[in-house]
Amino acid sequence: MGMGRPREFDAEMALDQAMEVFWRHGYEGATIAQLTEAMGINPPSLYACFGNKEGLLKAALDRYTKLRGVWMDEVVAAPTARAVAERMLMGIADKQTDPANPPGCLLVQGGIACGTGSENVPFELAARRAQNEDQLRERFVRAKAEGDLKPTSDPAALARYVSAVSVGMGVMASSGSDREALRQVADVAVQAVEAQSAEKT
Amino acid sequence: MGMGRPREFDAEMALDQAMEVFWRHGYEGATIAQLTEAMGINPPSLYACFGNKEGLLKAALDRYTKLRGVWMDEVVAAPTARAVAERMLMGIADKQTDPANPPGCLLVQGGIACGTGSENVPFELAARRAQNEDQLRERFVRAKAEGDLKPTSDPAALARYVSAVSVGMGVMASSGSDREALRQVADVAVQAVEAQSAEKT
DNA sequence: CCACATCTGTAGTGAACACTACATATCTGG
DNA sequence: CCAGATATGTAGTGTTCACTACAGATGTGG
Repeated sequence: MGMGRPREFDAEMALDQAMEVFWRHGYEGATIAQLTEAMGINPPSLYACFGNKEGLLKAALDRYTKLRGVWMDEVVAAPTARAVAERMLMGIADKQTDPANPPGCLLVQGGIACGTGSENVPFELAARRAQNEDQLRERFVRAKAEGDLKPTSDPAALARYVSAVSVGMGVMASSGSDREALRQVADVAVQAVEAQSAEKT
Repeated sequence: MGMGRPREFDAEMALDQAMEVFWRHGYEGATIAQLTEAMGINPPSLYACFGNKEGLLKAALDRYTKLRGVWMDEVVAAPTARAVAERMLMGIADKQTDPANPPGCLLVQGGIACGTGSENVPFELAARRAQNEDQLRERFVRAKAEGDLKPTSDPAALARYVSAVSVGMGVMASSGSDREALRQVADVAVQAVEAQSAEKT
């Protein structure tokens, strides 16, 4: 029994192109025609490889969060809660205005509200954003245990806050705010984390 | 010459229903069938009154921002920059989790990314969000002039920051965060504004 | 070289979409 | 009561959508 004709395209490179289309137009705004053209394949190849449009989105999200996860590891490796917040928010200011990518964040652009039949998409995106928030929360829990954050501070609230600011910056970026504007937001936002930090001794 | 048959529905009540559909499903996710059913009218009445789907959205946005404008006036009437931020963000925490409305903010849920033919929608929403930001900035400029904010503070950056947090909270609300979670975010966020406030004398 | 398995390109499928033609109904002004 | 004007309900219009049937191409194992 043979193994069949081999695939003629690179799945990861195709995913990168699909990711950009979803990023720019959102899940519902992206059409199969746009996706296949960007990926350089025909619809049957797409469906054979990813199942359907939502499967392609999930694969693109997997790839996105995998790349992003590497960076998040660097973020939480910062020495203090304040440094974590600064590294995260300043990094986001830069990443979300990087001309190499569409503006904003795929986890927001992908779809905040969707129509009937795609109700699952916003949940999917929210779940991935929640993963980042969890990682931040764990880091802030540690910061509190280490005495880096005040004993009265709430690590979960801080993580939610940083996550919320990140999302807000993503929307700003996608609607035309430039890097400098985002950095100013990040700069102000970090001060709230600083206010929760223990005094320097 | 006669004046023609009078309209049988109330345009504002119909708009309220349309607003809720856009709010819940976004511009692209909302269908004319859903809109007409919610509004209690048939498609020809919709098109005669609002032109097309995008015209209906703009009319709904006008109504939304008009209602919201009343509240924003109360927000900027708070005595200090810190109080403005607190009233705004705490109010948003409550409004965006009010079960009387869909969760989140129409200016975000309406559409952050859209497909070909609706590229104008995200711009339209961004422009309305910018109006709020302008109002905040003017208020913070005044706060700085009054010595309420530090001489080193940047009112424009502060306004952008509060606006960004508001948007982030809207996304959180639409993805299931409850009122308490949003209030915690607001509470942390206010501390950044406080850090820019002059010392109490 | 053959049986089999998988991929690829062409060319569609039915369904859902935004939008509208048209006949009818209901008003005002004369 | 009639003419003109505008609204309404029915029943569609063409287009675009996600998705697929099918035939041919290209590989592997025997």
